[in-house]
Amino acid sequence: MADLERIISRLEERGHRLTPARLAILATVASRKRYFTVDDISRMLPQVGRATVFRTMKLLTEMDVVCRVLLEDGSLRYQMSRRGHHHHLVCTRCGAVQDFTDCDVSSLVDQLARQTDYEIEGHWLEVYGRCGKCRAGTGAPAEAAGAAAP
Amino acid sequence: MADLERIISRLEERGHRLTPARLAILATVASRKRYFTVDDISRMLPQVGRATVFRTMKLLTEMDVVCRVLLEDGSLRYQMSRRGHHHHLVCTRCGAVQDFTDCDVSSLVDQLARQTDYEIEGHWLEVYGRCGKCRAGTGAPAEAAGAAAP
DNA sequence: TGGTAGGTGAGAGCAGGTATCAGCAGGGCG
DNA sequence: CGCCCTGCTGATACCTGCTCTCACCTACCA
Repeated sequence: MADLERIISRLEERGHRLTPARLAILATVASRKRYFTVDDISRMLPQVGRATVFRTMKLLTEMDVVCRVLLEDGSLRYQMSRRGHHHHLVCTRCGAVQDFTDCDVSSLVDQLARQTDYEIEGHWLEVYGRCGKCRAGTGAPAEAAGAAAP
Repeated sequence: MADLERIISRLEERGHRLTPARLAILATVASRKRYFTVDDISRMLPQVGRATVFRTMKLLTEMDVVCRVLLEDGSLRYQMSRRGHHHHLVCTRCGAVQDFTDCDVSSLVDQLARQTDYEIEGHWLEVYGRCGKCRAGTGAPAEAAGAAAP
């Protein structure tokens, strides 16, 4: 995957070392189709310490390589990220996540700023629903994808 | 506070008992001006068990008496709730929370539904910024309010 | 090739939350 | 009045997600 190479060179640019643990975590993360927990990765890589997975996920989150997905119950998951600010549309049945950026949040934020005299610095928006496949009954349940909600 | 009495009668209507522990938790929660953790309440009521505070907070959350506030780092806090669906505008400096309902999220959601063939079921929106007082330098820091972020 | 800063795994520890369990209390019933 | 049933309680163990510490290792550069 060319994406992987791009990420690796960004790691190098930032002065991070390319260790076997990091490469294994990167490859595993990149292979996941849906959101996942640190524990999912850790279980798939028993030779890598749990702390290392957490450290690497933190690093990748800072680099915008992965992003955090907030589920409806308030728990957090991870998934490969498109770069830059975006939001998630999460299927509550199969766990598929669709990113979106072209949204009206900024106009909403402007409106809020005018109404409240807050200086808006950021926001968090996640949208939940059922994807087309799941509505048609052909979507894989979250369990089968290994990305189950708790 | 008349609010407290209304909540108490709603508890009774639902067949819940009015125990000293519940009344103490309710009074403490109602007295908080900003968001708080379960631990804050637990420390203010050492005579009430931690598990009881968690149980009562869960009950109050289900009853829409309190709601959960998502902080920028993904951690959850609680605060007294206005009833019904609403969002939070959180001051990142002093922890003040302003509710808002009159937002354009529904039009955004409609737009998303059209674009993606998801059937939208819900969403989570939190907005972060600095309130007027904090920008003017007169806002109380979160610490002083006993509602500090970690 | 060797030195070293950065990375590692193991394991302890912490925060937030749930499960379990024996005991208490208050309301209904005989 | 006394009994029982049910809901509630505090204590405590446990769980999950995550961070910290520490001694050891190693990728990378001179």
